[in-house]
Amino acid sequence: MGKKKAAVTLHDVANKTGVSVSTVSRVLAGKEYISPRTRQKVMATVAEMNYSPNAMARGLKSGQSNMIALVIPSIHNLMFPVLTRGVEDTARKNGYMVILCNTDEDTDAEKGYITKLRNSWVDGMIFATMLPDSHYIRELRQSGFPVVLTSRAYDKTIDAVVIDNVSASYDATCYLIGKGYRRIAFAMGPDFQLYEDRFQGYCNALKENGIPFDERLVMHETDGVNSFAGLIRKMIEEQGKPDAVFASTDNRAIVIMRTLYDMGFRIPDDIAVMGFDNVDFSSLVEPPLSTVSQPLYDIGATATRRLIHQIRAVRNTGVLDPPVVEQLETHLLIRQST
Amino acid sequence: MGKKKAAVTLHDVANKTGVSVSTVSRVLAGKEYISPRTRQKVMATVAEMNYSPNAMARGLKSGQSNMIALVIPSIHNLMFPVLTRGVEDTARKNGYMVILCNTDEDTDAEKGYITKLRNSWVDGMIFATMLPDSHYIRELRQSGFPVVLTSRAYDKTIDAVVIDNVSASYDATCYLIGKGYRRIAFAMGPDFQLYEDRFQGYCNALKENGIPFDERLVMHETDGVNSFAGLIRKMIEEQGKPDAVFASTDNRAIVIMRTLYDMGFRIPDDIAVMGFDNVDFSSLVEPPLSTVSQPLYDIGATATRRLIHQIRAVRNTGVLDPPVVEQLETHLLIRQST
DNA sequence: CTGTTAGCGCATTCAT
DNA sequence: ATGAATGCGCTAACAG
Repeated sequence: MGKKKAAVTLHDVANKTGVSVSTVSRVLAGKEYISPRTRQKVMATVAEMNYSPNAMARGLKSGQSNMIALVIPSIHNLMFPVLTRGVEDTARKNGYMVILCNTDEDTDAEKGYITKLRNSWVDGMIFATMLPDSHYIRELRQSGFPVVLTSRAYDKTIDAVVIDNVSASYDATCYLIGKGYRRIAFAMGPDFQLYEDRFQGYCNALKENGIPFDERLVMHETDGVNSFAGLIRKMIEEQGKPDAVFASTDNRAIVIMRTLYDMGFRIPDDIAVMGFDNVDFSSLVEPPLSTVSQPLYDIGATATRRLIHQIRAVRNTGVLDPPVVEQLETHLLIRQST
Repeated sequence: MGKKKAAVTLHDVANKTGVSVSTVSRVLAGKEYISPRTRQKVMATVAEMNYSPNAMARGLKSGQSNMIALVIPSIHNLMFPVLTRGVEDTARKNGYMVILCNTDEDTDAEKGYITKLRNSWVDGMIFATMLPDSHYIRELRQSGFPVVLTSRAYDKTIDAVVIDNVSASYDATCYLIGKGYRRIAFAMGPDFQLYEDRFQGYCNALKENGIPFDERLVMHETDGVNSFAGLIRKMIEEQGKPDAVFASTDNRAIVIMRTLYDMGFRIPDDIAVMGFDNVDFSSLVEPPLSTVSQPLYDIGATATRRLIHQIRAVRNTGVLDPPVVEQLETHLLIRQST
């Protein structure tokens, strides 16, 4: 069989310069106690031979890869491109690269990534998935591996960056009620804590304002976001039109808006619509969507900073710092759909 | 200083089982000539100790990392989440992981990734950026490193997966003309070949249909997508309204649609709008956007397959296969904005 | 200031 | 069928 063209190594550079490998290594590491002349000569050959260090050898030696993994449901979901930029920008600024892992919210896929990556491809992992409690993630953390969660906080035993879904959702619902809407439908997501919380906030607001909760006004996603096209249609046919719809994500809100539009309703005149997330596109739809703005980029950036902090803690002290759950602020963004 | 908790190594497993490291290595590699009993014992300790191989040691030894890099302008641009899934799914199916690199179309950033990654973090790279000819990428390829381009083909000396922008754009413009639109504005992008091609197709269609080209009907992006809000406004104030607008990307089309809407125009009754790309959201805006559909997922998947093919070629024969430029089909997707 | 050496964890060749 | 020994490319400890 053939073999790959051998890359130039430290050894080659040393030979050519007429010094030892360790000298070259020192020069490259910017160590002191190197004579200017030697340094200069080495730098010259390095440039001449176009040498660049073998990262895997370096990693094997140092036990660090300077890579982190970002585990998300799917980059296809509009929440994540923004969060991902927050992660990547922060990582790069600190000398880390990021490996992207799409799980489609599949527990086995998540587990697969963990077992594959923990053993030294990556120095730490960020989980932005919404899966319920995962044994593997706890175990990772317990074994001293840096892990940061977003979108879920477990029980504060793991570092996390979150928002207060219950109160954000409560505020949004109160706003709708304040505008005079009474029959407020809710578009529920799959069975994740995240959506339970948003639903809870909605219920709390209803109760505090003396509005009876009506189970028939909550739509449960059956088969992906698009199922809401059918759900809202069915609800209106059976229950009559609601005054407003509060969707647990912008994606759901937008699908609902389109359907409402197709059915001939005007927004917000006939029915108001409120979203959650403030995904990029929410300002571009017609009418621009009122929503709960979540600092997606910042969540990514904060999670990454925390992760890198923990990576350094492990390197320096041998153990992880105690976990911290950081809560970031959301705010109600009123545009024209309410 | 402290030290990281040592991971369990082949050595540990060997010791505990009472065999040599090479035996353990063989068992794990599924080699033959191992007594069933030994195999069994080894497997037991592996499971018991929760051993997993150190990827960097393995990589150092084998010269392969089983990672590839995907270089894109920004995951934030709606073209790329879909393309990225195509890449990631295909990569994973073949045992590769992907490192995501956002360059914001900055040549230095691109160069930085190249120098950092080529030396053995990744086995190959996909460039989905639109930057003009890059010396570094050619050099990569020439040095025998697997590279695949999308969105640009250079001169067929590098593997690429592309679409025919000129003719796709030509077809779209002809469609508009066929519908009776005469004053067709064009929303031009930055100075990349890609947009030149789309512009060329637009010009060709005009000429073939005997419609004089009017420079004042082409808008040039000044400062990001949002600049088209001002540009379309200004154009209409100065030149009167066009019959239709053909935007070089969906993003631009959508910003323009919003502005038109705000100005009180109805789409497509007053002004038709045509996009390019068929980004996810184009079906969700109001009215759903007519556009040139580009097989984004497939572009990513095809590029990845080709890249992996080349990686294997290098491993087996020592050299890259001759470059292939694959052209994928686009089609006109007529929705309600025209 | 610089060279020699050992060893990171693994796969593999050579013995046995 | 299995063990011992070597080396992938690099860094760091130890000698000068």
